[in-house]
Amino acid sequence: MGNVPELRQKAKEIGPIITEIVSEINQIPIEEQQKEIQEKYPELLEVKKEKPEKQSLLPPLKNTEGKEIITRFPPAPNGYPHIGHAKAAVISEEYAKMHGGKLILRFEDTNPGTERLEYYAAIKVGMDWLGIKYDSVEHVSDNLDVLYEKADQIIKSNDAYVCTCSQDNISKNRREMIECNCTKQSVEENEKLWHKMFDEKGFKEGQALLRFRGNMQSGNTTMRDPALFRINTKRHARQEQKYKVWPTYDFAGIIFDSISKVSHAMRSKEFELRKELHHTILDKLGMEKSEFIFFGRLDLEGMPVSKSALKPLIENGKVPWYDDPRLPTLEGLRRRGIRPEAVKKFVLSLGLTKNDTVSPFASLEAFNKKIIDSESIRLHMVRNPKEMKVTNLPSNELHLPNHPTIDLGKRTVTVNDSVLIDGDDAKELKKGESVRLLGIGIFKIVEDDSNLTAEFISENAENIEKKIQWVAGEPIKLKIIVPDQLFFGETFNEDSLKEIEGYVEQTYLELKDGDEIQFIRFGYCRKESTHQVIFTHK
RNA sequence: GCUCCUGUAGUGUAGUCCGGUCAAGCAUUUAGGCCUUUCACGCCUGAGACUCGGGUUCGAAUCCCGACGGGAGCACCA
Repeated sequence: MGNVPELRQKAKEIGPIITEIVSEINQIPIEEQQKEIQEKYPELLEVKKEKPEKQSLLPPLKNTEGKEIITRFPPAPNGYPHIGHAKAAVISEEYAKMHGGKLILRFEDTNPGTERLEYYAAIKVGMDWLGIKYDSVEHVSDNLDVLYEKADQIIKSNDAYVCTCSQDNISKNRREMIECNCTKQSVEENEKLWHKMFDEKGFKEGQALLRFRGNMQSGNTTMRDPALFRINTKRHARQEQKYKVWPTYDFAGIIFDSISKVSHAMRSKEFELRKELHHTILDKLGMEKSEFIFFGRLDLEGMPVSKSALKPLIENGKVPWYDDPRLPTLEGLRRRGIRPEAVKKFVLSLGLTKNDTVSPFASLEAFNKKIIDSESIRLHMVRNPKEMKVTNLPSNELHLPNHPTIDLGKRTVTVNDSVLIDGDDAKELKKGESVRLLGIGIFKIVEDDSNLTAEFISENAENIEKKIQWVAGEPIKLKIIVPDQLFFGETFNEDSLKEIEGYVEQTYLELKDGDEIQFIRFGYCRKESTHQVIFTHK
């Protein structure tokens, strides 16, 4: 009916007929059905060629005709980058790449006192780690003069005015949709007051504000004459005391988008209400508007992402620093052993939705596991080591593969009269039963408990259920840091960072710091130092 | 409170604009099996969803209305 619209008129009559025919056909055995189709309508059986693999997980961009696609990632350098930043950056980069366009890294650093040089640096480090290549870097604070010019323009056209009301008053008026007397000033008066904002001896911080003439009666609260510039005399991380009057996000962001010819601007959903405002301002200035695309917040279950959630944890000493492996900061993820490619795939798998997503860490883990599995050397590690004597060994020198299916080389291990096995495994071993010591062969337990002894039986055997790892020689004592969820619901998990003691074979020393390892039957870990690893995930 | 956004399996999404091929796809999770010198990876099979109530229509996940749930904004932060 989709194909033959005329039939829709008669849908009521056709319905029963179809039902009847279908049930008739279903009476016929499937083999005969196939045969008949084969004879009469062979084209139906042709397997349709798979559609070409989707280029990207992201929906196609709108309004791309005749434009160079330019996107931008605009962080405020007031904190360490986290997975939420990664989402914005990855999406912006992906769209630029899809269209052979450009990506701009723009620091929105217009709030002196909150920016710090280390944050600028950390954001760049984060981008590099993620492998996100930007074509240019902008600092809003380098270009305030352009914004001042635009301000002059908008004052001249009487679309902005200087307001000298108190903050409380402004806020109250906004709620009550009342205009203050400042709106009645003439353009000349506004210009004079505007200059007074810049004057050393003029207005002080908090005394005056350039406001956009929006609409105090608007249902959209962002339209109620928002601040465009304010005075901030705090020292700026890059500009120091050079400027006194600073633009707000509502002014700086969109003007930069416009000047830099950003074609598509992706921002998180909380800015959606400001679209009307931003379009109105650009219209008043006669400037080009970019396409806005909004997406929902990304949170990881039990891992605080927002600055306001993160900061108290650090300040109260609940978490030592921003690179803690329990945190969803890029540095935390890196230390934990999460790969940047996994972060990218994960972020793209979430799609461009306006839903707020709270993803379990396991989703990220799944992407990561697939990446690290083929690169991770397998090593034996035991906890609560228990000595087990081994007798009748065919050889004292063993060559163990570093990976079960991929050639990552072999390592040589020397075993003499005994090995160390995991304490938990030792408890399970009873006299008379067989066990496989991974990499050696099948052993029979001839003595259990305190005098645990195993005798080599054969290289191989069927149906040996127990397979255990072991360590020989002088193992390396290791501190294994195991991160867990920081919060369960609202409750801080006091036990979120456990430390386990483990003993690992000597080969560990040959690995580089940062290498990913899989301790057989334990999980993936990232080497931090000679005596410390961080548990990545199972 | 007002305004806006949003609601598909346990979780995350595709599909919604342009109603029929969606008895709903994918991934993760989970159950079972296979593979295996790991409880890894890989492979196979299964389980599991359109928030609710009305309406329009021959036909609604899709359109309309209402309810309910979640989020955001109401900053001289971004």
